[in-house]
Amino acid sequence: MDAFINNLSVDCVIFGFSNKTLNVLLTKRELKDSETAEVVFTDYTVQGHHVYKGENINDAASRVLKDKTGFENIFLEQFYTFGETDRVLNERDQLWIKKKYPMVSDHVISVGYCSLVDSSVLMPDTSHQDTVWFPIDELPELGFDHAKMISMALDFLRNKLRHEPIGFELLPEKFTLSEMQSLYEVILGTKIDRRNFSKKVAQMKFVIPLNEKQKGVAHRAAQVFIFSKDVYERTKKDKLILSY
Amino acid sequence: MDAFINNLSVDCVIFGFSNKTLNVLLTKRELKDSETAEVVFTDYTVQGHHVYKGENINDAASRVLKDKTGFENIFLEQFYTFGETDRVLNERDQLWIKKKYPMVSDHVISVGYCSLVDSSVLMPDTSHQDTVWFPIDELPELGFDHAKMISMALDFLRNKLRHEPIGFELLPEKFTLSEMQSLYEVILGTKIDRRNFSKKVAQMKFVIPLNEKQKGVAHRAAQVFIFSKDVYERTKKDKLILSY
DNA sequence: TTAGTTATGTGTAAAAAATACGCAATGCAA
DNA sequence: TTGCATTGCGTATTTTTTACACATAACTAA
Repeated sequence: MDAFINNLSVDCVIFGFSNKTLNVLLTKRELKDSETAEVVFTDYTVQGHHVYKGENINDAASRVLKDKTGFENIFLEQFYTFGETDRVLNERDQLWIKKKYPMVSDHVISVGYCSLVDSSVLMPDTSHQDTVWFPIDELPELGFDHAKMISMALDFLRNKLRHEPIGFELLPEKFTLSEMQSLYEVILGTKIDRRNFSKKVAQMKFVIPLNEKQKGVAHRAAQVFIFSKDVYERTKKDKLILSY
Repeated sequence: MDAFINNLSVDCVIFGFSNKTLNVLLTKRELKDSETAEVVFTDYTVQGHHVYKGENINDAASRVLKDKTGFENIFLEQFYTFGETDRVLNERDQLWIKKKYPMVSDHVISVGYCSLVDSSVLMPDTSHQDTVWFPIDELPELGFDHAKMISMALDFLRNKLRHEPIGFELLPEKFTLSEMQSLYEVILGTKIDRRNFSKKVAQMKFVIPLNEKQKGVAHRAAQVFIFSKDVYERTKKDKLILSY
């Protein structure tokens, strides 16, 4: 085992989207008594790991993402660094750390990352049975300061979506306007008029209609679109917005 | 001296505004040869310090701010964490560290903070003779990765200003519309029409006109305003913005 | 075959916001 | 008292946002 830095970790809040709900990928944390094998507690955490010596923190985040989901080169951005002195000091977290990671420091700084994947895609690596998608509004009990972490990641995502076309990482490669609209509604927490949304998207040059229709639905088939990051990069420009 | 964590520091990019220019507070770094006393190199860095054991990182940033400027309880926000493995490895930085801080790690993680002060106010603590304001577009040679750090802090500031009324931390308590407009222009990097800006500000309930005029100017005296954070907090509300 | 159901595609009108200017008023200075 | 620089107020035009109507396509069930 490589040596890791005992006071520095990365945590990835991984968002997914399927069936009109926004999900977070969590890992079960179950502490059993060494002697009786009785379950002391069960809760969940986001995907995290300590940073190895000589490892860039961004690389550490990529590593965690790959280990837990198999995905590489997808949306992954730092959103906040958590450095409260008491963030791993509550009872359960201490029990957990002392048993599983006795060498880590009592003051762990965690760099929080936000990642986006299409959660309708099965996870390539099925060895992680305790890794589960939870809808964002039905989260289980969470360890460490991860409830706050997820909440801040969601704020980050929401703000980002208002200004950059990042949501497409959460959609399948080919998607319909309705799917895109559902995603925007669930992230931004608003209802959007379907017809106005359609016009808005028509202005986005980087959302490209295909000569192809939706299949297997019990109603009129919708047109499918793809997102082009290239077109976005080429056409984006700044604007003066002062919105309060 | 308290023990500090040898691989963790905070860096504060402190912005000021005066005479229609945006400034950054930098500290001179001058390394002299131990024997000949000859100057090996001179450059500048932003305000930083290692985090002490048992210290919250946000508190460490407040401490740095207070030490270097005397200010407390002013705008101070985390904007990015720098964790490249090579960020303190260039020749000059290594010379500096080996001489001044031989105990620090070769892989230092720095949490970057952005702070805003009214730089027309003299610095209360005058013991820091090597601490100087530089206009943002006339920066000197910078140590570590601080050029990138300042650039990212400015981006952060620019984005933030588009959506939140943070600029007022950079203005005197009482200010005119022109001063406010200059500030917005210099941060956002755009020219704004004076009359339209005036109408925009009139909609901001938290920019409150006083029954008072500017004094000592060689032209028509302008009305003075104050910013009320309270009013802002009470009146702010979210909007759906999709601007690409 | 046909009526029913559901979601899609297109359009138009009104309201709100952003933009582009014109011009008079103020206060000091020459 | 005239000129200069800047402030304060106003209006017309364009662009963007918002609200809402109706016909169409594709499948399902009778």
